Amino acid sequence: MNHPQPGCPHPRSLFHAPTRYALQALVRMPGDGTYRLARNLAAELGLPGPFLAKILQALCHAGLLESLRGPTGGFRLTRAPEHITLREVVLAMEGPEPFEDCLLGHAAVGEDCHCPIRPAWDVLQTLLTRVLAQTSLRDLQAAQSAPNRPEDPDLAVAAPV
Amino acid sequence: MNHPQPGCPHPRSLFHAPTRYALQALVRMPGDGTYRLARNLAAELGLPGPFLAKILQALCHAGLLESLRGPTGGFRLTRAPEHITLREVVLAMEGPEPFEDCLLGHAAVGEDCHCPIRPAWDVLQTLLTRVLAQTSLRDLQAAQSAPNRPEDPDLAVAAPV
DNA sequence: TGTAAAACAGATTTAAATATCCTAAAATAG
DNA sequence: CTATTTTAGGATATTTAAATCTGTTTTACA
Repeated sequence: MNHPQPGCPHPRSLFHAPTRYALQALVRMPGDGTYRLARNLAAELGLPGPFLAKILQALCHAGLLESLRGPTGGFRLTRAPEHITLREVVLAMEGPEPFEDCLLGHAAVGEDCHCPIRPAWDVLQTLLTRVLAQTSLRDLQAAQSAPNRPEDPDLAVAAPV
Repeated sequence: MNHPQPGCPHPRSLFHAPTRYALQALVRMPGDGTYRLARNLAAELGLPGPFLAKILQALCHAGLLESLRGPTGGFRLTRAPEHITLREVVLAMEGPEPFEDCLLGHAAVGEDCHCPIRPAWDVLQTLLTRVLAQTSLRDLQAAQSAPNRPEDPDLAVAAPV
């Protein structure tokens, strides 16, 4: 048996569930000025409708979506998908501090800890942030149609294990 | 307001709470053959005693600790701290798949997804795993006494932002 | 022996994340 | 202007992780 009594069943995602849903929803938003229905989108994603609606609302408040009520209404992007980065989406959903400063829980956010993996963690956070900032919704959309994997040159340097 | 209605308050740690507690506890285990009390250790960490006891039990099952009951009893390391890596601890507490394969939730564990940040995420996972495998409990202990930060040469390559 | 101190193991409780429901407000179409 | 369709937003329910509690077993020592 590998799992201890106190919890720890599933592998943990780096982001909260609503953040992942937000990304999946935004990728499927029309690029033209058309409005899309929350209910419609929820069905495609296999998500509970009213729950997705909440997330779309949050994205409206963050300025990434705009909404229209009534018939012919729905949600649409405020900008073209190539001008919305994953970083913006994550910031909107997770807040300005997406992850803990110390992997081991040594220090609160903003504080300083001195464990030896701290500098490595800082570097990883920086790399991840950069990748998120360099990837747009358009890139995600393109990847869905053509399943190729363009390797990131920045990261290729460190790749050989 | 940045936080959406459906959840998302705190910055999320990459590991579950019990995993972080396990690391904090192991670092404070005596290196000689002495047994240490769970209650005692819990007090030092500011953790609920019986909860920490569960975690120590799990570490016993994983073979990282051994226990002795009765008076003069407690817990001790099965190996010298320089021969226990953080990776072993994380595997023991989180299971063989510490994090999701796809950051955006596109694919289940083991499956394949094609989003453009996938290769970057794979690289980051590899780097993190390597750092955890290269860092021992002894390193953590040393860092606590002498708060210096020896930069990891592997990661320094990718550092300049 | 018998008593006290400790880990052990299961059940239970609390809190947080996730998901659902329900009524109101806005916009369109007839 | 009324009925219908949609988002808005608060309240509530469900699920999962985190923490606590209760009693049992083992060990040392008097």
